[in-house]
Amino acid sequence: MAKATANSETPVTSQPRMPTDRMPTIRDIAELAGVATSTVSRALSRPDRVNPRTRQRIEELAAQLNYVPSSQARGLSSGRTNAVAVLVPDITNPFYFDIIRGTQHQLKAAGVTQLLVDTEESNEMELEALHKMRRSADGFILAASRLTDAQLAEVSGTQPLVTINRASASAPTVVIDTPSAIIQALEHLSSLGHHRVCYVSGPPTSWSNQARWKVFEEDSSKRGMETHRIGPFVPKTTSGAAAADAAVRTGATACIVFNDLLAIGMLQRLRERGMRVPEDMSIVGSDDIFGADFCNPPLTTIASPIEQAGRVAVSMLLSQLNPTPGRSSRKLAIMPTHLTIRASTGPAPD
Amino acid sequence: MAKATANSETPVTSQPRMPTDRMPTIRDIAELAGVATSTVSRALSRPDRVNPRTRQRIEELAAQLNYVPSSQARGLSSGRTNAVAVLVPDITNPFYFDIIRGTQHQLKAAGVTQLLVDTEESNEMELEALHKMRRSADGFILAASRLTDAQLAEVSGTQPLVTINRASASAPTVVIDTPSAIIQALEHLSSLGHHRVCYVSGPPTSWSNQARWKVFEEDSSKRGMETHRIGPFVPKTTSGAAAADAAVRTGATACIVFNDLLAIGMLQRLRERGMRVPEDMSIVGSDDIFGADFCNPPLTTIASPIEQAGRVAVSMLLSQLNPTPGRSSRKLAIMPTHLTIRASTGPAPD
DNA sequence: CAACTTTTGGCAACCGCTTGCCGCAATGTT
DNA sequence: AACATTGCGGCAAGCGGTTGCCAAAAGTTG
Repeated sequence: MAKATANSETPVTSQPRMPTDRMPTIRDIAELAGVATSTVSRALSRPDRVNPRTRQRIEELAAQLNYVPSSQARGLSSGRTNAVAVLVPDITNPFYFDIIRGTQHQLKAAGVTQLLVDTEESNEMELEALHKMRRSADGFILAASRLTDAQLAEVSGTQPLVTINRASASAPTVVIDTPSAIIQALEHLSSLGHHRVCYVSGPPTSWSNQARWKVFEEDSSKRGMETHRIGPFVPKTTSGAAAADAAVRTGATACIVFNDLLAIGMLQRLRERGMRVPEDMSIVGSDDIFGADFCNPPLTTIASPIEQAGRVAVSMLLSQLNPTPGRSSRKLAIMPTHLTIRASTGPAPD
Repeated sequence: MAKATANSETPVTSQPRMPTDRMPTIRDIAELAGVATSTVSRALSRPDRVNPRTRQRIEELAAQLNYVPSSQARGLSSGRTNAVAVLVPDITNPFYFDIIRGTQHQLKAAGVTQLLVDTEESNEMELEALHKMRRSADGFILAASRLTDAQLAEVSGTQPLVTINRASASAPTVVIDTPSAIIQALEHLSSLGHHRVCYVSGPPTSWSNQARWKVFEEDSSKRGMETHRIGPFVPKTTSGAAAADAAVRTGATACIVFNDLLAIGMLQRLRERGMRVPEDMSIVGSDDIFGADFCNPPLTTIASPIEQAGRVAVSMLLSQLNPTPGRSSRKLAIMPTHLTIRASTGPAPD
């Protein structure tokens, strides 16, 4: 004769409850609902493959159990991770923060997880991340990639990716059209009477740095201006001092600077040296980052829709990942820019 | 009799090569090495469980095939994801940039993936993220959580988490000790002859806002100062205008502001209104974010080791996830702060 | 009412890796 | 020489889902 009770037994309650220690799985739901796990799976992901009544029952149960599918398990069988990695050269730089903000926003909207990676301006780290994360991300967004053309081509052959501010024949790209705005900036300086201008360059490996210089050189000489170039400088405020000193030395009366960070650093140094901006020297930055409007003096800069660039990059990547049969996805997006004039530019001295 | 050849067959080559279309798995390596998959698995993750020679062979093969383990599969069987989610209320805010930078840094060092989530200052979004990501993260870092005490307690019962700038009895916490620095700031203002001071408050749901106000009120009245409080304001530069106007109206000669963002906004507005800082009004910010040193005038502020707070939070979380038998992990870290005096504070008017 | 089509749900084989358990061989112990 | 240890590697059962294939059930049609 069996003992009537055992403490380990719990009477069946009307409200189904899972063991609190373990996360509910598809199987728990299946048992409770009296169906197979496959049915639960389908009810949850391909709703029309299952009878509305069964489905509802399953959905209720799932909600009751607080069920959350394991993205790991799901990824394992489906082969997708539902995550996108965003690689930036310097997480410290406000410019990239705007990019991150943009990608984050758009990825979230698409229900995709963002994996953020700081490659520390290093070609090697970038490659390594690209390699190591192959399995954990469905695609990559490379902001201002430091990869060589060959590397980029190779990688983009293997895995979906889109670049930001790095033209490439092999991968879809979104570029911020700062170069064209440089013409506007030169026009602006020219109209203020400047004849000696200087380009303050950033990282030599930066594609956009090269692009900007090229346009600068062409257009300034076309205008008959005396053209200088200094650098390269690390694009941080701390390099601004060296840049400012070098700029002064060229005798130029106006500078167009690789980015706002550097420009702001220059502003500080120039003030220290007792030079007035814009009376003695005009400064044009680039990117219109956070801070460009409240530094002293507020910075005239080439305003870029940075955040939007991030969003567009995500769209391009996603449409590459889930191709719509008819439409082929876009390969290039050019984000327009414009000159935002603040107080750091003024008439040329004397 | 079997056909002698079939096109699908490839002669065995001396150099092992995998089908280019599929990612190499542990199984491919096992086959090539003539061992069982379990051996490969062990060779790669528990090196001393396997003969050095076998291990080396496997490692070479792995390198040759460019093998990268699938974190998904690994997580599925091990039950861990090797990822940590970092929840911030506003990815736009430089303060959180610094936190993110800190966590990112430390997580990367530990080989853990960072999942970044913007909860948009919303209690609900925060809860939802916490819920949805239960399965995809091993732990959570909540920066300036907007959760109620009850919610926080409940969540922290279920999953490992550490909060930043949000005291909690239930979860490990790292707080930045801005409140105590408020005393320094008041001392500073007092020594400059200010008698009428105003606290410009931030989000009412922010724990640190409450903490700051409490100290401000106590200490300023202890000093016999006339104490004002305005707000709450959304902690963005754009709210600075309203804050500045309200502050002027109180008749206070100095403000301590919830954060630098708001303070910078106030600086701008005061200038617009023709008020001089610090001659007519002194401003003390909080956090020493990017930009506090180059705004106009440079902001006196309560400097916080924000990035370090992020790093410490990660350490605390990780030691919670991989507990060292002997040592119990720390439950509270208080980050010291200090007053950084720049140009936005000066002697009280007349 | 039989023959046929469409739903609906179950079975079972994965996805790639981990791990408890076991067996075999080599080494160490009396 | 017989026996106990230890080191190394294999077997196989998962982890939590997805999905192709099939069969039962339900709905259609002449």
